[in-house]
Amino acid sequence: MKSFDRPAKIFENEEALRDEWQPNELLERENELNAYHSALSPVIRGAPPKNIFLYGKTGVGKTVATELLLEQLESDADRFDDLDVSSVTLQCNSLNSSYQVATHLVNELRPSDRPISTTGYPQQTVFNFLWDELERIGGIVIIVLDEIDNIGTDDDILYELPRARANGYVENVKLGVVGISNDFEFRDNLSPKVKDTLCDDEIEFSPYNANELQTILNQRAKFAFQPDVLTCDTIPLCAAFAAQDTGSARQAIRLLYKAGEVALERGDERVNEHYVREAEAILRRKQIERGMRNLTTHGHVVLSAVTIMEMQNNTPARTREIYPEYQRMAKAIDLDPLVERRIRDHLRELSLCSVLELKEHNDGYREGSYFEYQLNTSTNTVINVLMDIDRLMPIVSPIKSKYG
DNA sequence: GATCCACAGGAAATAGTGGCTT
DNA sequence: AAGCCACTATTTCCTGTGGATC
Repeated sequence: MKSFDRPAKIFENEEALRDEWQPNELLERENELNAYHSALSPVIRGAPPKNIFLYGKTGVGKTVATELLLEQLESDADRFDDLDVSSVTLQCNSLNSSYQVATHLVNELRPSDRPISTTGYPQQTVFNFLWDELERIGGIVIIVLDEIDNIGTDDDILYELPRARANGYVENVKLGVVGISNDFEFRDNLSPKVKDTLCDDEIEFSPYNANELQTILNQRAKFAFQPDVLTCDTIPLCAAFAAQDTGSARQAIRLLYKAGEVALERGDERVNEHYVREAEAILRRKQIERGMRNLTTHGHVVLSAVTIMEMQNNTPARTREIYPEYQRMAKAIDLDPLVERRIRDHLRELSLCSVLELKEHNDGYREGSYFEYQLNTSTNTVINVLMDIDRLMPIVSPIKSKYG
């Protein structure tokens, strides 16, 4: 067993690079913070809060801005006896209906020893639970729905919440909704009645550019690294990678963190640009591997089919070429093959999580546009991941022994 | 120029699962 | 246990597209 050594000192306080680290100020977002601040300010006067809609990609400061401002607001409100302000935040990450948002909100508000089940009740019952809980809290309650775009077009909850008081469902509580969305189009797809009520104030968070990312990274690096550990091109390169890809501060910070770890592993005392490039490749591969592991069985079989076609140099391949290969493999492991339409969806999902690379063609022979798929990583990486899945053994191990 | 082909993907229907109330 | 309720994954049916074909 390798011992836990303590070689070169690189990190001073690496916690500052973790996702859960909460900075006590938000850099490069003055305009957004000002707008947000004034949208919340009616609350301190005891007025019903406005409904606020934030949108922008992940990692551009929406959630941090909300945490900082609400913390400030609640502590400022404490100074006034006639003000009773509280807030609830719900991550709507994997909640794709109003019903689920409602049940999870109820559970967020209830004492944790008597949660309700997230299925089984009629929708109206769940809403009634929700009104009861909110009424119990009273005062002004700000409800933050993070990543609310996951609920798609089922937006009942966004209609009911802002109107609960007007409709007489609650009396003693004033509700404000803060909706946070990663998806710019989400707002357009809301039903008109929701758009009216929910979108009093809209604040857009744009992606960070490379300069802004550098400012942010510099500030984190001051806490995180020993002095003079970073070479002068390290932070600019991290910033450039992240700015090019998503403009996300989270991505930039993860990259910097990883680069530090790679340097540490090599026993180097400085973090230079080579480690950044290496870290970038590692993170990209990790993301793809994660995508591959989180598939359903059918997804795995589709991936296996593309893999074997790639090894036979038959890629890029289109759906109709992949489908027979998929059918053959599914039967080989005693799985009822799905219809072709469904395979289209699976292939689409695989390219969305960057496991497959997709090429669009508009120059088709006797047809309109169509797609071709191929692997986005080396066949070895894919096979290694697929080998870990027991069910796939009968189809993957022959591939491995034949070509590996 | 109308019609056809083969594809992508939307929409609605269906199957199967599991929790709820009565 | 019966009758609801909602969810996920899937199937079935259908529309739109853009070049090829007649």
